[in-house]
Amino acid sequence: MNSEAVSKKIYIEIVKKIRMMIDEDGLKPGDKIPSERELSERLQVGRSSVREALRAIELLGLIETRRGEGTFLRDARGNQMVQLLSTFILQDQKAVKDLKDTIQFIEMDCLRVILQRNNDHKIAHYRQTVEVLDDVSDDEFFLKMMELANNHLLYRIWVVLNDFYRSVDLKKEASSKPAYLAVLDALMAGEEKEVIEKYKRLRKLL
Amino acid sequence: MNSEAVSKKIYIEIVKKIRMMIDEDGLKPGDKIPSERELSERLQVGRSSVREALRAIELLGLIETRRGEGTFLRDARGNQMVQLLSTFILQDQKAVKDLKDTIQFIEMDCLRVILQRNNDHKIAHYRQTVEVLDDVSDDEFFLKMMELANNHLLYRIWVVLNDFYRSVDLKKEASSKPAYLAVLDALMAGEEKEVIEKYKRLRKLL
DNA sequence: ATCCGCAAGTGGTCTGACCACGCTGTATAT
DNA sequence: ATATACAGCGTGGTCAGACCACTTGCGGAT
Repeated sequence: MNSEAVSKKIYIEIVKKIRMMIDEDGLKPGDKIPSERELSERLQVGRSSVREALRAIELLGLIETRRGEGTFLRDARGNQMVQLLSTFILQDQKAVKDLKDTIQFIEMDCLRVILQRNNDHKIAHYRQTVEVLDDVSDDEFFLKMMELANNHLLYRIWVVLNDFYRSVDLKKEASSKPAYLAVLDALMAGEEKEVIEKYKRLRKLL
Repeated sequence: MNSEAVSKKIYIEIVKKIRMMIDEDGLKPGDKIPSERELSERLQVGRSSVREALRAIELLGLIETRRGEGTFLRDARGNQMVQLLSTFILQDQKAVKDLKDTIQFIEMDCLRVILQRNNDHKIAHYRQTVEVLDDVSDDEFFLKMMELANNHLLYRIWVVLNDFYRSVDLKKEASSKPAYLAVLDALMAGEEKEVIEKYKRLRKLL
């Protein structure tokens, strides 16, 4: 009933139509979508209804609007969503601990997935890259791990949680290069137990 | 720059003020928030700007508005958000597999957390509850596991992903009661390896 | 070639009007 | 005393129109 009521709202219909339009036109992040006035005309709805729809998906981080320029598609990396959700959800200190724990679980899951992927050559290749670095960026390291895992959803969850972690302005400790290399070596050895142990050492959980 | 521009938008400021208002008034899910016209007056902004803000957080699933009745706070279970995000993010069949895999990872993580909690008595208590059931609801079972884990973020991620899974209308297989009981027994035994093995049998991954 | 002004198109905010719905209180009928 | 109907009020929903601020592109002047 309630969800039916919501789905009957014009702004929801507009969001759906915008979505279809993006699909049909094959728009990619960075591309411009039709202007408010054009959407209003095309969809035969009021401009303020169009604006309501656009505001909604802008807050989701799906588009961005720039005065005088237009409305652009963006990666579905909801930094605004993260910020706003944080104020509703993250309301106590315990949640910060949960956040940290959860990020670590996602990271360990990611490593387990990599083990299943059997792509030693890619890991080895990345190891060479890491070896010549002076410092290893923790974010870049795990971004690469997410890529190697090839599970888009884990990647997305990790990005959202990580951005969130950043937004509550908690400084994440960087670890030493040998610790990152140890994780990569364990991945290539293929032993899950070893991988998790090295990860825990990286995160100083042991 | 872009995020600065966004944060300067009136509707974003309105969202923030609504958030603060909810906090200060101690509003809970189900409670009514001030009407559009009242918010417009109180915040000294146009009603359409208020509506833009409300539309945005309604789409996030944080509030719901009912014509003739008002605007109500709801659990931050973004079913609409899930639906809409799905059309932007879940665009291929591989993602469905990722979704399933990720839910399973979250569930295993949850079980690992429970192992750390050392609450055998609660597990035992729940086991008694399960034993007298004819059928075990998979959702209820894992909802209970999430509760026992006491990690609100894992719980939230699981709920969102699970709702999402449901929304793409994939039927999740229910398992037999002995399988659920086996997981609970392994939890009480305290052996992580055993727990994960039983879980995998439950999910028919072995 | 460069600079500047202007026009056009964009988004941002607002006011006001009107409609549809739901709730509540009151009047009326039984 | 009770049930029903209706009016009023407050709510959300949609829209038109006005006006402002910003960006970009183009044409003309230097």
